[in-house]
Parts: sequence; structure tokens; C-alpha cells
Amino acid sequence: MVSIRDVAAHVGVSDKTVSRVANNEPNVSARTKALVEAAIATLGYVPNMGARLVRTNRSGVIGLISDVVSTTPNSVDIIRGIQDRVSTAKQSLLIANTAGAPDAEQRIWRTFQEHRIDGVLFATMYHRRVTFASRPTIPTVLVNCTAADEPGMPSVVPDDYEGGYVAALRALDQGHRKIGFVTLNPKIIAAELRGKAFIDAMASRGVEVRPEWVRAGYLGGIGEEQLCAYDVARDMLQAADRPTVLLTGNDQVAMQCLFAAHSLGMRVPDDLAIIGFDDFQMISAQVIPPLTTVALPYYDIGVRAADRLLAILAGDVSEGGVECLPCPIVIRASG
Amino acid sequence: MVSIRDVAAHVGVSDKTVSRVANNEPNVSARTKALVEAAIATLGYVPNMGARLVRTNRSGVIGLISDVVSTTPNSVDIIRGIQDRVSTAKQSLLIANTAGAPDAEQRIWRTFQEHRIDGVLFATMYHRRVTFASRPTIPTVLVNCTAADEPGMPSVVPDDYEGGYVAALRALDQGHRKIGFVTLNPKIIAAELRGKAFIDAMASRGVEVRPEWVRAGYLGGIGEEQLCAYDVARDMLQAADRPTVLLTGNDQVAMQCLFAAHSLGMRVPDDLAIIGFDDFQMISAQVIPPLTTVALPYYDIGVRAADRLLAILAGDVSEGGVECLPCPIVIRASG
DNA sequence: TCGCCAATTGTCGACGTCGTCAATCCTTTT
DNA sequence: AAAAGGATTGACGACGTCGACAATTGGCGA
Repeated sequence: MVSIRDVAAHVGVSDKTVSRVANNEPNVSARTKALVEAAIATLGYVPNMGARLVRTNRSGVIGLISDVVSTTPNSVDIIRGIQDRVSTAKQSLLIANTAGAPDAEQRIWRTFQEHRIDGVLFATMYHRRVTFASRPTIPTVLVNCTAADEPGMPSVVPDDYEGGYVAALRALDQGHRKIGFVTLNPKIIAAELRGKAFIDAMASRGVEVRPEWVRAGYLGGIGEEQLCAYDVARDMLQAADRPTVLLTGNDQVAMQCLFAAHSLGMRVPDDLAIIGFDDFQMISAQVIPPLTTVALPYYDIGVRAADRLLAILAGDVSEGGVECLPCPIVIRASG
Repeated sequence: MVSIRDVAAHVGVSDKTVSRVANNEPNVSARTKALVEAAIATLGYVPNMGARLVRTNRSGVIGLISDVVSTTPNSVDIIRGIQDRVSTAKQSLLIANTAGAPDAEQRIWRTFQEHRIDGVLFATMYHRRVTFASRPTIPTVLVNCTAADEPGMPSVVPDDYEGGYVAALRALDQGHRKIGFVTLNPKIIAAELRGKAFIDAMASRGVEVRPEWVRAGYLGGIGEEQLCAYDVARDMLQAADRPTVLLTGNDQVAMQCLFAAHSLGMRVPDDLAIIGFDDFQMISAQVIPPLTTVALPYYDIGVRAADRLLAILAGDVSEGGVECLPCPIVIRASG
């Protein structure tokens, strides 16, 4: 592979001069610069980041650790957001995922250190709290999660509370007063925040929260949830006194509620309104009728997290703490 | 950061000896080895891949180019498969995506060259043919796509034909003779293969293919498809003579067919059977009733592609050509 | 014309690692 | 006891790049 010296020899200048051109440093005459650039093009010279790393101690690579557990396809959007920023900053992305394995995380940090990663983005596929065995020695930004022990660690998460509040307001503003809520596993942070928002929103309008209309759409602990929203919804909707709108923990729950409504001959949104959460477009946009839902700003989360990490790497010390991104409501036909 | 020399000094041996231990080379006495390992642990030495690259010209990194276009969440499984193999081979994954941008691809190849990537996996998010501006100079395996110009280029794709055949056989074996098919955009390779398989399977049992029962579930060209399966299915199902089972281009289409059936008061699978494709579990497993569908072996595709690339990098010359992986049918309740 | 200053270019070495080959150190064998 | 031979260890330099600093060039005013 052609090196900086080959280019230098070809033009008849020193390797350092070529280096200057390659790195866009000042103090190279226009003539020399043109000559060198021509030689670079004809010879097909491509700088060697490895050598550059050895010399400068900056790899130009950012590491991404994620905990993908197959079921959540939205990771893609977070990664897209990260990618876009990282690549415009002329950095590259090295990825690895823990896949839930406990020892994997250790291995990954080590690999990252071997490559002398400049910084790390630690992303989870649902909004949760994480614990680190040992405080990361590399600048790190948390994506879609917060650190249980280290409150000051920079992190970017969706504002589930606000999203939940907006969803509830939508139902209230549409005139509903009999409002049901089919929740996620309430142990998940997202569910907790959304649940609190629901209660607060109801209180703000003086509407009663009916406990028998607040039901879990999932069975089982974290990581082994089993969707049961269909049965739960049917049960709720068959009672003599039933809600006229269902808020839901996510779009999958909403979809099952939709099936439940259809199975009981109810029309959506006329007989029953349904409001989703997450905006899994594969579902929300293509279910009949399409879902009114609260969008998780996955792409933006990725963007912000990358921006913050880049800022930190650039020497900005002010960056720290948890940042909540708004969850806009997407109005479609279901409620 | 602590270097190999620091370790050497700490133990009182030469740096080369530490290098030998770090790389598990033979001809180090057990005693020395133990000493060095202890020093590595206490000092927290981590080898510098950059330096290693400069010396050996092998980066230990594999590049992954994908063309993610947001809508297809299954990428995750391909990547998971790749990850698993790449990491057990003690390699790392550098990722980048074209996001459809034409110039992006150039930039990515360049970045990969800068990092002296050992090999490249080029993955597309749906099964299609790709064209390269210039033949890759780095060993490359195609994932979920084939090369339009270079027939010999190693690639791994799902066997859509076989999957389509199996789906059709399922319908036939269940006793159906009035079989409808709501297709994808027929310009997509996958759709083409599945369509051919459908016709062949029907012919193999001497069952007539009714043109009015073979309808597109999507409108619009590649990349800008609009799902219209709901309307199409309702139209087909309201005719006096209607199919008793619908084969579908994918699970989203199947889901809309399900809604169509429900809207007409038909029960699935009793009044109408529906068979999906792709096994998007977010949909297929949680729709009511859950879908019988043909699974795309995304994870396996990732695994095989990575294995083949690793084999090539290890010097295996026999690897080449297109490899088709079987698409198993997943029996659930819908058909 | 000479001196001075800024702009441009070059020299040298170090970064961390490992390949090459030479130098030791032990065992065996005779 | 000496020679042989294998195992172990070390010295040295090169990989490609760039930082520090030195050297050279050219322009301009005096």
C-alpha cells in the first residue's frame, strides 16, 4: 500500500510536506499543494489511521455499545442518528453489542481500549437505568438510559413523562372522560413515567382515574414479557361501564386493543378511540385505522448523544447530566 | 497509556518477550510468562491495535456497509449474526451506512481504507441486486444481495423461491384450492422469486392460478411503496367467488389482510386463512390471530456471510458465488 | 545592495509493536 | 567433560505518520 513517502518521492518533496497537504495544514504554497494533490490522486494514496493513531494518540473512532435483544427494532433509528453526526465529524463508528451477556461488556470495553477509541456511546434499546461494574475510563455518553450510580454522567433520554402527559391530554381534549390505560410492565422506567403523567394529567382536569381501567398489557418480568393486551382489553370493553378511549403502553399493545375492539364489533375511533405510544411505524402507520400515537424521538436521541460526545471530545466541559427530548404526538385516525 | 515497554521494564525482560506473551507465541518459559502476565494485569496494559496495524498490516477490523432506509427493522438480526461471528473471531466491526446517498458509498470505502479494514460485508435491507462503481479492492462478501455485474462475488441471500414454494404448499396441503396472492412490488427480486414459486407450486398440484386473485399489495416504485393491501384484500374478498386463503408478500401485507377480513366479518383462519412472509415478529407473533408465516433467516444470513468472509481472510480460495439459505415456515394460527 | 522577517520546506526522531536474527541458557549425548 | 542442539531471550530496526525545530527561500524596505 502506497505510503506518504511514496507520494513525497513522486513529487520530489519531503514526506512532511505531503503530510501537511493531507491534513490541510497552512503554510504550503499553492503550487506545491496542487502538485502533491495530483500525486496523491494518481498514486491512490490513502492515509493510514493506525500510524496516525500511534503518533497522535487519537484514533478517530467512536465506539457504540448496545444491548440489542432482538425484539426492539427501533435501535436502527438511534444508530442512524448517531451515524449521521459521527460521520460528518469525520469519525468512524466501531460497534459491539452485549446481547445481554454479562461478560460481553467487559470484553467490549477491552476491545475498545485496544483500538484506542476516542469516546463511547452506550445505548440501550429501551429507556432504563444501567449500572457499570467500573466507571468508564473513556469519555462516555449514555443513550436512552441513565446511570444508576453516577448521576452526573451525560445521558440522553426521551421525555416519557411529557409524552404520557400529551397523550392523556389528547384524550381529554377529544372530550373523553372515561379513559382506560393498558400499560407496559410497570417496572420499566418508561412505563413508570408515563403512568405518573397519566395520573397528573387526569388530575389537572379533575377527571377520575378508575383503577379497574388501568391494567397491564404485559405479563412477566423484565426481559420476558408476554403480551396479553388483547384479553385485557376485551375484558375491559365488555363491562357494562367501559372506557371510551384506551391509552396504551406502546403500539403493539395498541394494535392488540384494536383487534379486541374489532372482535367486539366496535368501530375505531367512533365507538372506541385508541392512542398508541412509540410510533413503531411498521405498526402505527399500517394498522387499520392508523394509530394516533406518541413518537419516541429515537433519531434525535442518537443525534444529540453523538453531538454531546463530540463536544466533550472537543474539550467542552460543561456537558453533563441527563437531557430529556420531547416526544411529539402523531395524529392519525385512531384517536 | 501504558505500553509494552513499561511492562517489560517492570518485569525486567525485553519488550519482545512481553510481545510474545501478549500474542501467545511459543517459546516463553512458564515462569517468565507468569511474571509478564502478572505485570500486564497490575499495570493494566492493553495492546495498541494501531501500532500493531502499522507493523503487521492487519487491522483486526471488518467493515460493514449497509443501506438502511429506516423502514426495515430486520437489519438488526443480520447485524446480530455478523457480530456474533466477528467477535468470536476476535475481530471488530466498523459500520457505516449509505442511507441511499450516492456519494456516501465512495466516502465509506475511503474511510474503510484509511482504517486498513481487513474485509468488508456489504449488506442490503431487502434482497436485491447491487452495482458497484468500481470493483472493491478489499475482500468483500455481499449480504442479502447479489452483484449485478460480478457473478462470482461471494454473497449470501435468502432462498425466496423455496420460501414461496413452501408457503404455497402449506395452503395446498390445508386443502385450499381457491388461493389468492397479495404481492409486494413485483420489481423486487424477492417478489419475483416468490411469485414464480407460487406459480410453480400451484402447477405441481394442478391447481389453477386465477389472475384476478393475484394482486399487488403495494403501489409505487421501489423505495416509495405505499401499502394498499387493505383495500385490495377487501375488494377481492367481497367478490361472489373469493379465495379461501391469502398468501401475502410480507407480514405487513398479511396484517392488512387480517384487518380486511375482520372488517368483512370473516373469522381467521376459519373463513379465510392468511399466510405471511418474513416473520417480522413484532407483527407476526402479536397480531390476532398470530400469523403463520415464512421466516427470513436474517440471523443465519449474517452468520454465514461473516463466516465466509473470515474464511476468505484466512486464505480460503474456494469460497465464491451465491449461497441461498432456506426460509423455514413458522406455523401459528392464521393459516 | 544588504539585512530582516515571514513564509515555506525539510530533518530528525518518536509513537508502540513485532519480524528477523543473533545471543544466551539448558539439556543431552558421546 | 566437551560438544551439540534445542529452547529461550534479547537487540535492532522498520512500519507510516506527524510534532518540534531547523533550514531555506523570497520579498521588501532601507
